[in-house]
Amino acid sequence: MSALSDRKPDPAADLDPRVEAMVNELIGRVADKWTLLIIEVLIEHGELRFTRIADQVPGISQKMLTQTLRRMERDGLVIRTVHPVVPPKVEYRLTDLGSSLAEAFCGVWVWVEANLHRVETSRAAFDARPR
Amino acid sequence: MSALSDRKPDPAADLDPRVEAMVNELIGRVADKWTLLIIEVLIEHGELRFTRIADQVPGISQKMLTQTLRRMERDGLVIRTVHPVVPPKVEYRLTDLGSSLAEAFCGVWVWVEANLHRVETSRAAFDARPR
DNA sequence: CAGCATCCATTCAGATACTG
DNA sequence: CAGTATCTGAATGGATGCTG
Repeated sequence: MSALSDRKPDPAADLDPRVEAMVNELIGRVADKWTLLIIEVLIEHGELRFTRIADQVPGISQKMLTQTLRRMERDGLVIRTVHPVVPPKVEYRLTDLGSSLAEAFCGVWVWVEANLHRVETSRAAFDARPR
Repeated sequence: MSALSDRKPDPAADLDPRVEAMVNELIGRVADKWTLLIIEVLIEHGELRFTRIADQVPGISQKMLTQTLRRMERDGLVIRTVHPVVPPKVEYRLTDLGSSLAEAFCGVWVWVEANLHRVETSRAAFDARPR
């Protein structure tokens, strides 16, 4: 992304560009398919171990689960608790930060549920018309 | 994603799986880096033509701009108006649906601005600790 | 001006195999 | 059980050239 280094006035810069960059990065991360699904199941079940989460999130691969959980941990969205027993037992739960994020996302969730029909209609209309 | 066809009871299915799939798809779409930035500039400027949008969105390539605008049009988020003049003039503006989506997303935006600091701190702590 | 087509590098994600 | 490591095919996105 070479243009990022351009030093234009950036008319849209009504807020700190660093903030904006972070916002976009975070939104991209949070809106990630798996992250969202994981947040969902953690809200519902409170605390879950690795394999349980895998069960609850249908299509996820073990790789993506690990990866996503690590990122979420790094971002402070989940707490990872390792119980020093054998076989290993690791549990995950949302932090307050994670919960608050889920709440913030609620608006989008509601919007989608409310407008899903409209979007589908729009798509059908778009696809139907001659191109 | 083979597991999608699994017919497990899906304990997380407290809502219509079709809705959930759509929610995830839409959120993924909406949270797309470029879509978000484009919504932003359209909110700010009302109606813009192709090249203007390109100017306002620093790093975007012409390909991504076209692609993103098409998807947004298909989803009913923007209206595309072609003025039959030469040289061509095409203008884009948000639909009511698009505006309402932006509003819904506002919560996430606010969350990120409010918690950006926490996330950064968390990351720093995570990265700093011995592995 | 707006946008399509093409090529190419990079990234992503799934499958598979192995380990403390 | 909860990972890590590796390979590979698919998807993404940028750069470039062309056109109504």
